[in-house]
Amino acid sequence: MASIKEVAEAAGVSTATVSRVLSNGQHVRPEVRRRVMEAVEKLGYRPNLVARSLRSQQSNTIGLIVSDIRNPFFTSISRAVEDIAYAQGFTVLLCNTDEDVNKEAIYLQLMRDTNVAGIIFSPTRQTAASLAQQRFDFPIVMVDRTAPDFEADAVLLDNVEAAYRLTTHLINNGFGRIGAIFGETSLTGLERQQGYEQALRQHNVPVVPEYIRHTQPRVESGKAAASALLRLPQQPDALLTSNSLTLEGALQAIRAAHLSMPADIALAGFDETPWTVLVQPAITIISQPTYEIGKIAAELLIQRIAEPSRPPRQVMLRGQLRARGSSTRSLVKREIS
Amino acid sequence: MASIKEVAEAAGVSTATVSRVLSNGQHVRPEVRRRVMEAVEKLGYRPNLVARSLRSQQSNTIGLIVSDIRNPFFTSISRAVEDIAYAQGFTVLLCNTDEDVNKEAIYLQLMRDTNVAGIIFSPTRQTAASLAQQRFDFPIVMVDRTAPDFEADAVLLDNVEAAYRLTTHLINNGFGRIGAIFGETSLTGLERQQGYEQALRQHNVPVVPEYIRHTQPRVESGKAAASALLRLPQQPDALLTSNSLTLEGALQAIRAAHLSMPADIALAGFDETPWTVLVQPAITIISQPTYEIGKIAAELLIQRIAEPSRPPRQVMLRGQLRARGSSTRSLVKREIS
DNA sequence: TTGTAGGCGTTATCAC
DNA sequence: GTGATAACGCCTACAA
Repeated sequence: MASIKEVAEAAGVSTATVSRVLSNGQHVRPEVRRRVMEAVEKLGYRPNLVARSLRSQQSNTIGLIVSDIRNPFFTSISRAVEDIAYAQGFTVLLCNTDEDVNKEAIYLQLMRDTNVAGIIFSPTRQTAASLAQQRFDFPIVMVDRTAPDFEADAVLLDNVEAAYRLTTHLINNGFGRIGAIFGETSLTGLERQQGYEQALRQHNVPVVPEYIRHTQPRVESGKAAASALLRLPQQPDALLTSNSLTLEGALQAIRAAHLSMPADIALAGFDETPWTVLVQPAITIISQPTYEIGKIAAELLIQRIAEPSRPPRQVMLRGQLRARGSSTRSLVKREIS
Repeated sequence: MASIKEVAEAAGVSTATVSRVLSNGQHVRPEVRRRVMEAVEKLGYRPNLVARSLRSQQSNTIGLIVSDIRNPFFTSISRAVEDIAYAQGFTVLLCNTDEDVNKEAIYLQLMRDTNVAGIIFSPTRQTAASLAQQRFDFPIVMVDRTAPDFEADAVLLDNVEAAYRLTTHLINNGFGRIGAIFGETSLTGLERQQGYEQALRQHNVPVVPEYIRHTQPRVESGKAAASALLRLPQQPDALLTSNSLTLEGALQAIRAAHLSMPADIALAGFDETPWTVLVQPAITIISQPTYEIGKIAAELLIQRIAEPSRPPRQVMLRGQLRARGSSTRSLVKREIS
């Protein structure tokens, strides 16, 4: 790889002039500029971004720290972040934490060690709690989850409202014993539990602690939790889960128990995935604008990089209730008749 | 962020000594080592990786260039790559190309500009064809797709064999008019088409050009292609697709046409996804060990980084046929009776 | 308008 | 065993 020095020699100028031609382009004689450009062309010169980063103390790399890229919610966000990053000349460092506090810490350190321009982060509750005490020399945009006392840009869903709406939908469709599975490590899970409980109270449906489970956001965990709920002496007549992975597990559990939806058991959850409308009956969910969330997060971050002192913005989005056969008795009747 | 210089001052030694303590650890008096470590601790010193990379002309970053992280095949590979990378102290740069030759070129340039340790790449046929002419100062591991005349490590599926087996399975189940949808930009699609045609010929089933479609690996493209096939005067009695995105689109098209599987039309494709076993009937597929593919690719790359001159290895894996209700008439009969 | 020179933070070579 | 010092490639005051 040719360096700026070699270009300078080839063009018979100093490295400063080459640099000027390539950056500002100001204050250079056309003739000299031409010579430089020719040399650049001939040598196939490209500025070394590592050297540039060392010199400028910044970079065009965005860190994206999520719990698991295989969670469709984060898959979609990642794609959006990468799209925006690419369009703006940034690059994306992908980090999976598995909801593991230790990995989160290691990756945050890595970000410090590499001059990242900023990060997009979806932390566990535990790490979120300590964020306010830490110092960062780069901006952080929170996605999906906030951190207490930590002033930062954020893109969030109104989780309490969404879960309230989803639960109310189940109640309105005649379901009263609603088993629920929430993520145990994220604030999101907690907020959705709040919305769930609010809805129950509001409609005078008893809150049964046994019906509430907390798990990792994984298919097997969801299946295990759902199976346990289905084995309860007083079996729930509906299942609600707080993400698409546990929803998938819950559906597997329902199938394994040979129960029919929604006659034996209703099912509802969060996040649109390919299969929610391909299975029969289709599954009721709260859909989140995942691509939009990632897009906004990346835009907020890039704006903040450009203008570090602007006031933090929190973008709060609403989920869309997609009522479908898995939880709507009337629809099923219609299908049968 | 404290620099090595500040640590040196605090410990009353030179930067060279600090560097020695932190890297080799050789040839340093215990007493001095202790002082240095104390200073490191006290100042919270962490080596700046950008400076290190500039100096050493290498880095711990692996580039991962795929067409779309949302394709479950690549999602899983990405996760595996990141896992291995993390375990070995590497970091992953995520790049989506959308099968766009231009984006591929830009990302390859970026890799050159940033001292990456190596890349894992799944190129379009067009870019693959030009790979042999290019010079790279970092190793490349190919996943899913090879490049002609380009000697490199690779992790591949025996696509011809897999498609042959899948097609034969359809033929053996009594399907003779098999519409097929292949990826148009990848070698993979081409190879699977070969296997498909071989199977037809072998079993004296006519190869009907109209039944063969080429599309982008996207849901909508798959749906459109499948819809077109279903509108043919001589409607196919089976649909075969070459990836999970087009498979999803094909299923949508079948549903939209109110056809029943497999009575009206059979369906089969590639890649295990959550929904293939959740829909009814379950979908017949060739399953690829996606996580394994990513894992092996990352391992090959890291080994090559450590030993640049080792002979290239090509790992060829076989797909597993998962025969299910969408293509097996006997199974369906059993279900009905 | 152009060149010189210093420094970003490391590591490695060479003296001592 | 330890310390100067010189790069790695780039950018940017400052001088000319």
